[in-house]
Amino acid sequence: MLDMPAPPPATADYAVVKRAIEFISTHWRDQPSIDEIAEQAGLSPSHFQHVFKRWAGLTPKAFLQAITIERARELLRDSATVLDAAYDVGLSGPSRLHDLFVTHEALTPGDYRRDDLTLQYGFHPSPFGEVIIIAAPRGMAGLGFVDGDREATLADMARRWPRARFARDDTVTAPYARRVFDPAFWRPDTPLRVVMIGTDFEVRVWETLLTVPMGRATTYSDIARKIGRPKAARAVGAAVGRNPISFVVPCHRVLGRSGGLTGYHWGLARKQAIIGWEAGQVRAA
DNA sequence: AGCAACAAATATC
DNA sequence: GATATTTGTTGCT
Repeated sequence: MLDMPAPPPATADYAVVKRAIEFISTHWRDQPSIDEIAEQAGLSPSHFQHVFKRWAGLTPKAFLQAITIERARELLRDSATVLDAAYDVGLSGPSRLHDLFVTHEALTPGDYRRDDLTLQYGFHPSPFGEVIIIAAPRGMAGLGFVDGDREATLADMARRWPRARFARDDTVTAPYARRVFDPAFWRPDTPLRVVMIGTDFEVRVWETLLTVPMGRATTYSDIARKIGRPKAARAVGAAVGRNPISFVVPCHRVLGRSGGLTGYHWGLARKQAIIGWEAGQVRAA
């Protein structure tokens, strides 16, 4: 896959962007200028602008705009109706917002325990740093971000399927990596197959997440209401956090009721990065 | 027991 | 008054 004419992975750009976002999220109070941010990221202002724009599809200023609390509140304003509308539209007909189309099947822990399941995994570049992808026989089962150590990341993922056997094979997972992170592959006629392994409650939460369009957001309590457990917001939070197929199942589009980012298993900076990147993709579409 | 929550109550400026 | 901080409740693993 190294000789494949794929679009530039932008992984190197992400390192710069990540540093910038971390700086911004700790210094937003003193309204840092682009020059200051560029300096923190270790690049000249003009080079920084260029790298950033290439990665995000947005200028740093527009990106900042896209990840403020105010903007988050805007996204949330009619998040409840977003969930309702998504079910009505379904996968038929062109939706206004392009997104990754997905078909899924659910498996309870008991189901997959029956067969001696072997999961294949591989490591690939992405716009948000290196990812690990887990493939089950019937579709994609997991996606996680590598922060530093591949071993630790694999262990983190493997913990979710304690009975499964793991075998590395990057050639199996490479096609998933390509189509997940390249919007050109996001077409309803070639949906991505995913396998969700979890309890009934978890799977219902993850299914609901799949109906939140790119560039939009929802809240833990809205999801709770949507699945008919209006008081289970906290349990929803736990289930969202246990989502094994991050990015594909958009757990990064779940915010606190007041627009706060709350948590992200793979780091809040990365959550912000994905939200901002998606804002850029939506604008491009 | 432990959570990636939330709303209402209370304290603080 | 507007905003922090605390407290009680909540459902699922």
